[in-house]
Amino acid sequence: MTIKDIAQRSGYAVGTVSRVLNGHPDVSDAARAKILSVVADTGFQPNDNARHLKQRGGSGIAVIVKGARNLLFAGILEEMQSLIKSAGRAAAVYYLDEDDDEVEQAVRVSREFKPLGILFLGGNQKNFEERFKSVKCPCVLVTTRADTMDFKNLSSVSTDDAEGAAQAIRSLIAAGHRHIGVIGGHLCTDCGPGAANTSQTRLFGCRRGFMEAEVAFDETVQFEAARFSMPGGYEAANALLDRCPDLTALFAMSDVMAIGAMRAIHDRGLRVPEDISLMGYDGIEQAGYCVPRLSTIRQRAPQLARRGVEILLRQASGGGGAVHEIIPFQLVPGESVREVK
Amino acid sequence: MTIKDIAQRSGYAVGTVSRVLNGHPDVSDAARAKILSVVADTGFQPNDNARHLKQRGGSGIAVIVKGARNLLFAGILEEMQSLIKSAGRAAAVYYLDEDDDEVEQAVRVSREFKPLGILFLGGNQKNFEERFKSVKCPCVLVTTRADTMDFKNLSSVSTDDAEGAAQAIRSLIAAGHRHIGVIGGHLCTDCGPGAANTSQTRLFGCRRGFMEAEVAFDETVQFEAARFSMPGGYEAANALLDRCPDLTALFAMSDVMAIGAMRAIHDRGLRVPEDISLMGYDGIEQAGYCVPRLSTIRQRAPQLARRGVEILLRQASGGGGAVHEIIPFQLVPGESVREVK
DNA sequence: CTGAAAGCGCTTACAG
DNA sequence: CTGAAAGCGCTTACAG
Repeated sequence: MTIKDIAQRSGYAVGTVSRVLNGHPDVSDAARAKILSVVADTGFQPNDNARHLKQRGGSGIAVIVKGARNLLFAGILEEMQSLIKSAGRAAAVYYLDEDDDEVEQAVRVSREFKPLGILFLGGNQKNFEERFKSVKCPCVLVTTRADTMDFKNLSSVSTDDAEGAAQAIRSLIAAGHRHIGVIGGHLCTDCGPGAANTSQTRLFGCRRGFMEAEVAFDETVQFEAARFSMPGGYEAANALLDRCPDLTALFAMSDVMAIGAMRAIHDRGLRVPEDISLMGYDGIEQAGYCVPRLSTIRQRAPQLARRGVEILLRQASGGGGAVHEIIPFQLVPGESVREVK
Repeated sequence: MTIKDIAQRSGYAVGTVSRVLNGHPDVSDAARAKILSVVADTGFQPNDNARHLKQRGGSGIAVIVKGARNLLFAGILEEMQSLIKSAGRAAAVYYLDEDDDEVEQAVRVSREFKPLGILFLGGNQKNFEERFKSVKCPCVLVTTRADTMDFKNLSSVSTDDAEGAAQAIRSLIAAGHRHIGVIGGHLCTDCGPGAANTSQTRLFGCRRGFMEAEVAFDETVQFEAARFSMPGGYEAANALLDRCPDLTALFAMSDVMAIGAMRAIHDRGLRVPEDISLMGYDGIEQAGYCVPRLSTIRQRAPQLARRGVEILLRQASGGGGAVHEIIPFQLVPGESVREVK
């Protein structure tokens, strides 16, 4: 079943069928009605390969998600999909592994899907710097800043990660903690100072929090790098607690790591928060279902999604240069932090 | 940059370039070397739209995943991807919403991606019955049985859901529980007896467990339907506990629901397992990180993945009719069930 | 408003 | 082993 069959059965030419299918205005009502009825009868669906092969500017929005298991991204994506839909556009979602190159994917997608614009959920500055110049459609990087890169078609919507981490540390210090361990992602050692990754930015914020309060923070022993996963958090917490038995609080740079850390603390015969206080980052749904409920720095998924889509849509309809927005985070108190002394 | 450019720069015709790109054997070493070097120099990537438009039988494996947030599927998928890769094949993953039609997607995918075969992670019998006849390549449905449908190109690898649920109930009864609540998915009311969905099958198993042990189970009050999510489990647990204050144990048909239930129990001022014992289903990673660790019926993701891929690959190389395998589940004792009296 | 035709970038018989 | 050519199923100027 192809467009040719529809043409035959409806008595119109393939060109006219194509126009109807794509909602072009210059078609008579009679033709439209007839063709649409044949399409409905046959259940015809156009072949997207053929469509994209020839089509110049598409009308869909591509969303490139770095990490299918990233729960923060899953929450943002859900919002985005409904927003894109209610804007009358189609969304095509591409999931990548965390260490795949999202910009390479974007190049491929712009060539083959020809989207109106691309939303990135997560991204690595280095990839953008190396390859982004060949993608020409408007793009928005969500959850990661892009203001230092200065591409005119790359906007960003993100949270102030440094300040979020600083707040996490401040809140633990305000609760009386003086010996705090930090669990983060692996740092990107070969990046220049501008091309910091998320973990580095948050670690930078931690330092600021400690320094302002004049609380000691010896990174070589109080910081542990791990993967952004439950096992990662589990092992990192154990390493920190082995190394520094006097810690009374842990800050994990993601809720998922914090959940792993929580289990590690219990497995050592300690309790959260009675013995060790714990603070996460992200504010995923799951944080609210932990026992005890996890205190965390929430990135506001709905706002990140909404502004991301709005900015992209505006740029796509010719709306000026790149913009870089910061969405305020939210410190969500749970049950995992205890006031000491 | 197209195949034409590569032809020009290499001095060969486009047909030859195409043959090299697709690994056909009937090409001289000289031609292959020259063309490959030009491809490497230019970083050329063929356009998949054009490729799939013309290609007859593709060589990739499509995986259709029902529910991007389903953690059991995420685990199975990861395994599958590495198995497919090490079999020298490319995997194309398509994520669907839980209530999207996976068979409609399969029809589209076979038309446009032309895979060697399709793996389904999750699926609804009704969809298969209505539309599967138009997909012609070998397929394997994973985690759901397909033996009652009798398509010659549809195999299945699954867990005995009825028996798994029965075991969950038996183990709670063996621990001394006599008043047990069950949290399941919504039942498919308009399905025939053959076209049972997962929740119905597991509920059937629950009944068997109760009946064998001659323990009362009044479904109208001891069963509560919910979405397969943490909030779903949370609300269902509250409803059950409101209705039947004498319950001493809860069985949730998924770990995610069980985690929601765990939080609900705590919010009522009760403890797991001291006041209420809790049993989940699936055996996702997360179950092992709960506090207390969740007792659960584990579906063996690695085996489901491995057999699914093996069967598909065998069928794809002409290996006989459909097969239907059952992978044994595993009762994983955690810390969420207590022996009573 | 509609049709006939070119062409998107590939693959694949068909010759040689 | 290689080339020239047809064609996959659409979209899109170009005429009319």
